[in-house]
Amino acid sequence: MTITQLKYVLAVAEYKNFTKAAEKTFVTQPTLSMQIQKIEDELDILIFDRSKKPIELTEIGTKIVIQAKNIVNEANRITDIVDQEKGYIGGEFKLGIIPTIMPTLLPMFLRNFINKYPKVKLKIEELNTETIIEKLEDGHLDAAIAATPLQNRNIKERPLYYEPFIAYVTQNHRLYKNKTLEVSDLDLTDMLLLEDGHCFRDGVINLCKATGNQEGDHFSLESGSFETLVKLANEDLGMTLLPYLHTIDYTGKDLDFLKKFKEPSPAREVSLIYHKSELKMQIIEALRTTIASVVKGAITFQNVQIISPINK
Amino acid sequence: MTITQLKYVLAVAEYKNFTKAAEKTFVTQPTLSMQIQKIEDELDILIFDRSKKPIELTEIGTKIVIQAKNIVNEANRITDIVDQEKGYIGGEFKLGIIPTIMPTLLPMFLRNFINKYPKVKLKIEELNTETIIEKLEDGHLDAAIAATPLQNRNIKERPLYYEPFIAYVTQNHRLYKNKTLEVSDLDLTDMLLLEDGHCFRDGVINLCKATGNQEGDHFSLESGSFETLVKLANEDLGMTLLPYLHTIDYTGKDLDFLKKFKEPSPAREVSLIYHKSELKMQIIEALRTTIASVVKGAITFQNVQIISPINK
DNA sequence: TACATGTATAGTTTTTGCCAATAGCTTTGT
DNA sequence: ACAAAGCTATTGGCAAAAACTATACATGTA
Repeated sequence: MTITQLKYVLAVAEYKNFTKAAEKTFVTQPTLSMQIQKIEDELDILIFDRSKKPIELTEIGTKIVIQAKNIVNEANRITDIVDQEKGYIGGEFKLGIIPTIMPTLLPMFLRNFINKYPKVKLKIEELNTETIIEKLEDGHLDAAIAATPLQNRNIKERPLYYEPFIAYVTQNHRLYKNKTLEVSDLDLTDMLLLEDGHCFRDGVINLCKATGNQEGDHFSLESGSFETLVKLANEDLGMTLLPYLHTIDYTGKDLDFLKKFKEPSPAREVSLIYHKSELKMQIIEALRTTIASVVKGAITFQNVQIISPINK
Repeated sequence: MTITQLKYVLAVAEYKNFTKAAEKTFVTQPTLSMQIQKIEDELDILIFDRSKKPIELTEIGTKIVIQAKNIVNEANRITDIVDQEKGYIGGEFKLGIIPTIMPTLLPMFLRNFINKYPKVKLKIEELNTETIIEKLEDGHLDAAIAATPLQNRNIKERPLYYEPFIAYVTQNHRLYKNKTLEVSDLDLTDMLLLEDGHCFRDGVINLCKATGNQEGDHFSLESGSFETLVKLANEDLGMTLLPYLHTIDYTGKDLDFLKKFKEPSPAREVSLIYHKSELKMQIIEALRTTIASVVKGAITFQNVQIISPINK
């Protein structure tokens, strides 16, 4: 049994198709067929049920794939250890970021990071939390930035900062006169929300629910960007909540529409998350310190109340 | 990088000698030299410092060996998973047993076990706790039976039974008149002890110390077997404590010399212990159930107080 | 200096991993 | 129903790699 064979098994298990798996592993399909037959012979079992279309894992094959992932992960970590020892920070690194963090945080640290670690080939993808978790679990992402806590035992979290929720309330709204808001002022029925799939939406819903303001059949205009929500609010279609970093560029009269919450302000915890196997840990650590240093200047809130991003 | 290469690295790391490692891995020494050079080239580091005699691990080599052990262990577990799935219980299995448990427990379950699992080639070694821990950690033992808790985070424990301490007190001893004993009656100064290295000795010392009876410079006749201790006690050189199973064959007037403790009786916890990697778990489980079933008839004590076997 | 001990290198054989070509088996579409 | 398409298995050949034997080289020791 070789590590290569295990990688082939993982590829076939992933694509459920020898031909595609062969492409992805840069060998020909017969090679895969033979090598997988070989490991099946050696273990004297069938890993794949080839009678089904597409191919399925046998019962024992499922267990073997889980273990094979362990082995391949542990094996990959050898180069990791060597890199770390050599102080080498480089190679391809796939980072996922959720949409509500991407536009504000990425510009803050990206230039900084690529200057400091020019050998790291960063591949950044905008993905929602759900997809990020999947891709972290199957190794298609090395790390991600998302709202936490996620309570997923395969994923480790290193908090980067706590980002308060800021309300955007226009002149004609009942809350406009308030200097600061309390969570209990919120009402889900006049709250403009991001569309489904954004964890920030779930956070806002959790926040409102927590105060007992259950939604009625509130009108449901939902959008994919804060920009739209703000414009809708300007049309007096309701109020909305923004993450703090989305508000720091506001100037002039718009500033009057921004309302902070009384401390402890509701906030989302933004973390660097990664698989528990801790592969490429030295790059993850480099990312974390870079982000932490640029964020320290922008975010100084301490006394906050963390709102769960999970849609319960 | 292949699993085979990693195994070679582990062999050389263990024997600090290419020639011996080659024998143990059933290849020739040049094969080892070349394969190890190859993995060193691939990682672009030196794992071994060949200038030292005997060979030493480099700093990074040490880390690589640790990781290599992980990988090889995880890889070995593949066959384990397959065996378990097939319901196959067999192969070589190395079991360590401490001297004070060996003679009483082994006869109780051995015949039973080899009848039930004829395909398991049991290799049993009598070893003290310290050696057992070392050998479990480096994989030279698959499991062992010893007194617990050991508080070693690499080793898992499955308690088998709780074996009370029984006092052996002859006619002329101050405690002979007592029907049952209390721990506070004990005095380390007239206690006959096993020689150093036996954890039962440490257990007895812990027990006596717990009651505040500190030892003076008690006379130090120490032996390697309970048989000697009993004979010394018969010569009025002191009393001794025996594990319960060592007393069940006593008959006649000797029975008068055996004194139980008041409940909760001090006892040792006897466990099946194994490495946390849980290799060969199905055989370990087979052993555990076999032993548990034969022991249930002999040991029925519930209300006991567990004495630590660790020499603090 | 000669010998013992241990690792590296050279040259050769054997094994194995891979590819191209193609056979064989289902599924799909007309 | 039959051809085409989509997949996997098999075959035969080649090149790389891993093993072996023999021997060179390095280092410490009598």
